[in-house]
Amino acid sequence: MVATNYNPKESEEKWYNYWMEHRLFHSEVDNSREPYCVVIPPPNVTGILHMGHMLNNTIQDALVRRARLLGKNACWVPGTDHASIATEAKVVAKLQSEGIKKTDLTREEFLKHAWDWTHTHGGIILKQLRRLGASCDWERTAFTMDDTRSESVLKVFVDLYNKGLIYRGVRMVNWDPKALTALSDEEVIYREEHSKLYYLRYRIEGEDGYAVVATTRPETIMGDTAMCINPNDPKNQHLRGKRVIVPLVNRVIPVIEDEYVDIEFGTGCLKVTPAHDVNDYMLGEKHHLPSIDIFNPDGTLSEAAGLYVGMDRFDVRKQIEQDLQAAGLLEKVEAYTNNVGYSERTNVPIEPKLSMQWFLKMEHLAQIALAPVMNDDIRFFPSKFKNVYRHWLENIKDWCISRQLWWGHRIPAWYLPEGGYVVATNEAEALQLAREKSGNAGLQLADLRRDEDCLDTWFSSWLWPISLFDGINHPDNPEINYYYPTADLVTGPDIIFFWVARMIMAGYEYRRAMPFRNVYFTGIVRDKQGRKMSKTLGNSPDPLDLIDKYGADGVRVGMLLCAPAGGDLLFDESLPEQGRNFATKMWNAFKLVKSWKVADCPQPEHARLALEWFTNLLEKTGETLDAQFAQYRISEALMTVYTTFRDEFSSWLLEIIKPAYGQPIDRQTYDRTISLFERLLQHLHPFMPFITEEIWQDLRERRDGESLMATRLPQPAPYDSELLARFEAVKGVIVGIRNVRKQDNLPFKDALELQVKANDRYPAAFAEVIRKMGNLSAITLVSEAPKGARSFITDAVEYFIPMAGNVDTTELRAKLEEDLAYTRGFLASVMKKLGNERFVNGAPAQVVANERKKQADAEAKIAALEAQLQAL
RNA sequence: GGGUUCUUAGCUCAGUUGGUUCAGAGCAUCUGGUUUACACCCAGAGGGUCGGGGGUUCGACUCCCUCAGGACCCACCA
Repeated sequence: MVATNYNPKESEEKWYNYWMEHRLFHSEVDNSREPYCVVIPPPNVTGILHMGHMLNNTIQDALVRRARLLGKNACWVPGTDHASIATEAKVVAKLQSEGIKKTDLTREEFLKHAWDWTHTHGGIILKQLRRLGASCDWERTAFTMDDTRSESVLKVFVDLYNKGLIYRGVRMVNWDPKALTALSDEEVIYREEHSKLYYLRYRIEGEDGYAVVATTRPETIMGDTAMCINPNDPKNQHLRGKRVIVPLVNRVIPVIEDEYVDIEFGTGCLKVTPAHDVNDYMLGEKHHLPSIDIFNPDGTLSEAAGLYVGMDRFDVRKQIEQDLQAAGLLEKVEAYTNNVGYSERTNVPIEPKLSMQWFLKMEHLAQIALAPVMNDDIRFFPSKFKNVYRHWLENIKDWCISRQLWWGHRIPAWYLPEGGYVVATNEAEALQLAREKSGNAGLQLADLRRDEDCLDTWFSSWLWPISLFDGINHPDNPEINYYYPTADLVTGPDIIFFWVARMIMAGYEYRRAMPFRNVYFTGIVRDKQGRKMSKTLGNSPDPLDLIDKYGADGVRVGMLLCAPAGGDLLFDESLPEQGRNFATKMWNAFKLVKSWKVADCPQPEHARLALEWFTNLLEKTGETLDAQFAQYRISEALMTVYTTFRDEFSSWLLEIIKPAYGQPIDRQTYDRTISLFERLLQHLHPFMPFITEEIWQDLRERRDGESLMATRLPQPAPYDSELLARFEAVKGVIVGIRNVRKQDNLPFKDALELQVKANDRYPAAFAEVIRKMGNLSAITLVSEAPKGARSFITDAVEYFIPMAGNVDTTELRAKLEEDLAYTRGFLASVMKKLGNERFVNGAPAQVVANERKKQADAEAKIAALEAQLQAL
C-alpha cells in the first residue's frame, strides 16, 4: 500500500500522545542500568517559549533520546522557576492595571494574587515544549516553590547559617529603585553610555577661590560629606586642611586626602558621597565620614536631601544643572562616556544603597567549586568557559541573598522582642530556639516577628539537581543515590555565574559530588543579520508558528543545522525549511520502499553487494556519530545522518536495489533494506522524533508494533574499510559514465556499451552495479583502447564508451594532458618528499607509508593517462 | 584597563597533537533533467593567494611574533 503525503501535525499529536500513554518518557530507579539524567534549566513559570528555549531544549531532547536508544535509563526532569522578581513585577503590574497598589495589600493578600497568577499563566511553557517533542518525564515535573523544593531551600539556609556562612549586616548593595529590592552583583548589567561630566565649583571656606570637582552625578551633592584630594597632587596643595562649601545646600565639608584619588582625572578633586557610591562608601569608612542618604527607595529625593525633595533622581539632575548654572557654580559640562549599571530585570539604573541585607559567604564555596572544573572532572563545552569560570570564582564577593519581595522563599529568621534573632526551618523550632536564646520560657509565637524579605530566586535554583530528587530533605533516598550526579547540563553562558557555578558549589557542599559531568553551553540565537532576537526589534519568530509551518522535526533540524557548539547561531527561516524538506525526503524514501511488491525469487548480485557495502557504511557512520556526540558536535552529527540518508541511502543504495518498474523485489533484499532503513531511523530519531516514529511504526506493522523509542541501537561492529574504498571507486565509474552522457547529450534511457581496459584495480565484482546504474547494455573487457570512443579514468583504470559518430579528440586530448601534467607534478612533490632523508627519518611511519601509496597511485594513473593519449 | 576568542568559497561554519597537489561541508549560484519515491527532487559545474606582514620547520590553515578588524566576558576611576 503506498502511503499518502506526510502530515506533520497529525503525526506529532498522534505519537506524542502515544508516547505519553505508554509512559515512554518515564524513568524509574533501576540499578541494573546506567542512568542518564538531565535536569532542565527551569524556565520562568509564567514565561513563554522563545527561540532560545527551542534551541536549548532541542539539544537536550536529542541527547536524551540518543541516550535512551543507547540503552541508558534516560531521565529528563522538567520544571519551572518561580522567578521572584520577574513574576512579582508582572503581578504588581497586573494589580496596578486593576487599580490596586501592592502597598494596599497584606503579604497574604498579595501572595494569593501571585499564586492565582501562577496557576493561570504557569506551566504554559511546559505545554509548549511538548509541541517540540520534548521527552521529559512529566511525572516528575517540579516547581522551585513547591513543598519539597521550599523545604529544601529553608533547610539549606538554616544549615549554612549554622555553619556560619550566612550573616546579616548593613552593606552597600545594588538597589533597584523600580522593583524596590536589593540585587546581587550578577543581576547588574553595565552598559556604556554617553553622559556628561559636570565641573562644579565648591567655595573654599574663608577664602575667595573655588575648588572644582568633576562629577557625572551632580544630583548627589546633597549627600557629600567630604572632598578628597590626592596628597601627592601638586596642583591641589592649596586645598590641604581646608574646608569647602557644598553648592546650593551651603553645607561645609572637610577636604580629606587619600591616594585613591586619580590625579589625572578631572581636576583631581573628588566629591565624597558615602551613601551613594561604592568607592565613596569605602573612603567614608576609612576616614570615618558621616553618610547622608538623600534617596528614597524609589529613587526620589528624600527629606535628608534638603532640596528637590520628592523629585526623581534624573529630573533632579536636569534641574540642578540649571540651578548651579544660575548660581554661577557650574564651570563647564563635558561630554563623557561611562559605564552605568542597570537592573537585569527592570532595566532601570541601579542605585548603590546602604542597607541591611542577608549575605552568603562565598570563599569556602568558591574554593570547593574551582578545582573540579579546572581539572575537567566536570567538563565544559566549549572549554574556553573554564577561564571565565575561574576568574569569577577567584574574584568572588559575598552573595546578597535577600530580596525585598514577597514572591519567593521567605527568609526563615525570627526576631525576638528584645532584639536578636533565631534561624529555623519552621515556627515551632523558631519558638523553641527563641525561648532558649532569651531565657524566657513564656515567649509566644506572636511575640516573634518573622523577617519580611524573601530569598534570591537563584538560592533555590542552585539546589535544582539535588532538590529535584529530594536529596536535601532525604539525603539517602534511592532516587538521589541513583540519578545524581546527572549527566549533561545544557544551558546558556549568560547564566554561568547565576546558576552553573552555584549548582557546582551546592553539589559539592551537599552531595560531596559534582551535580553534572558535562556542561554544554549553547550560543545565542540571532537573526540573519547577526542581531540578537528581541521583542522590540520584532525579529524573533514565534516558535509555535514555525512548528505549524515546518513541523516540529523540521524546526528541530533547522535549529541544529546552525548551532555550532558554543557559537552564536544566525537563524533564518530557510533552515527549518531545509529541515522540512529533509523530512519529506525521508517520507518519499519510505513511500518507495512501501510500494515494492515482495516475491520469493533469487537475490541479484548487485543488490547483495550494495547491501553489503551499505551495511559496512552504516557501521562506520555509527562510529562517526559516537565520536561527534562525545564531543557535543551535535550539528555535525546531524549533518552526518543527513548526508548518509540522503546521499548514500537514497541516492545510491535505493537506486541500485530498486527493481525495474512493475517488477517485484526479492524477499532477501527487501528484508535487509528494511532493517537498514530501521537502523537509519534510530540514528535519525534524536533529531526528528516524530517522522522517524511514524515510519518505524508503519514498517513494523508486520511485526510487533513496538515503539522506536523502546528500541536499542546495537553495539558497534567492525567494518570493512577496503570494501568502502572499493565502492567509492565504483561510484567513480558511474559518475564517469554520467559525465559522458551529459557531455554528448545521451539520454539515460538509451543503453550504452562500456569497455574496460582492466587491471587489478578494476572492481570486477561490482560490474553488475555499474551496469545497472549506468544503464549499460554490456561491459566488455578490452586490452587495447578502441577507436572512436569517449573515455575516462577512475582509480587508474581506463574506461571507454564507443561512439557511433566521429569523436572530436582535441578537447579530450587537452584535458588528458592537463590531467597528466597535474599528476606528474603531484608525483614529483611526493618523490621530493620521499627523497628527503629528514622527512623519511623524521616523519611518522604512517605518514611515510601514505606517501609511498600515493606514489604508487600516481604512477598507475600516469600510465593510464599516457596510454589513453597514445591511443588517440 | 584586564581577560577570552575569532578572521577559511557569496553566506554560515568544519579543518581533531604541523604531514596527500588539502584547501572541505551545508546553503546559495550556474548548467542540464518528467530515468514513475521525491521539483520540498535528481545529475553535474563553478567558486577561496585560509585577514596583512614576518619567523620557526624537510613541510604551516595548523606553532611563534606583529599589525588590522570584529565579538564576548570581567573591572569601584568620580
